[in-house]
Amino acid sequence: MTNISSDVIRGYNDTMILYLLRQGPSYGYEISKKIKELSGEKYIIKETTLYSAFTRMESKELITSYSGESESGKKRTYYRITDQGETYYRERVDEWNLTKDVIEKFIAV
Amino acid sequence: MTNISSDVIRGYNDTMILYLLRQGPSYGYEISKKIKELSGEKYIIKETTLYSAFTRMESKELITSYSGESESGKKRTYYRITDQGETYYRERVDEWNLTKDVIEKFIAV
DNA sequence: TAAAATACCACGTCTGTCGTAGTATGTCAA
DNA sequence: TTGACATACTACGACAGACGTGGTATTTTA
Repeated sequence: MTNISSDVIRGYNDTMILYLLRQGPSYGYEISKKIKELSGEKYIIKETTLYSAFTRMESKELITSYSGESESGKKRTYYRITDQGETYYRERVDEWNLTKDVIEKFIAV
Repeated sequence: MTNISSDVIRGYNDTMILYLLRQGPSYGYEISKKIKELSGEKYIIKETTLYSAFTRMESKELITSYSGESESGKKRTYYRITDQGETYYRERVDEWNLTKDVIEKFIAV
């Protein structure tokens, strides 16, 4: 079976995370499950990739974090998208449409 | 204007080069001009990226090289796709179709 | 009561891309 | 004839994102 390589999805992890955060604040474990689910099990983000994406995006001020708790009292770090993150997301969507068209020129029928 | 970032096209440079080599042997400068042309000037591959892709693909035996000359007598290195390169190309096409579907799930309408 | 799920983090490595810079030849216009 | 521009590469080092490995700690479930 063909798998999605990291070089190919690279540059879209941030976009996927932002897409999910646009629906409301969330945290690592939940995001990772949602990516798996939404992609129809076709893409499973690595934990380290996910958490380093959070760090990177927070330093770029695309997201902010705050501490929360699960129902059972476990600590969690929640992330929320910022206005800059919204803008960034929309730019990535535009870029995706452009990139898609370019790549398809090199995909033989 | 939105531009195509290297993180996004990353992983497709090899595929684009192989697509062009499937049409017959070619060399660096020509490949780079064809990529620019076929992409409608939307993507211009960097010289260093191109030549390092050649080296990488040759070591992976996806392409082979041989020396030739231009009409005016200048030396050129030509590249030809191998059977392994053909197979690799088709795998990347499959992967692209998969990846495209996944990413589009995270692109808001 | 042990395994699995939840929830995260540190550290170091790898790979592809790219910036900078350099070599060398051919062509064409002022 | 000279200088700019196109052609055709190559070397070297830096950088960023992804990921492998391994670790901590709590809760839930079989």
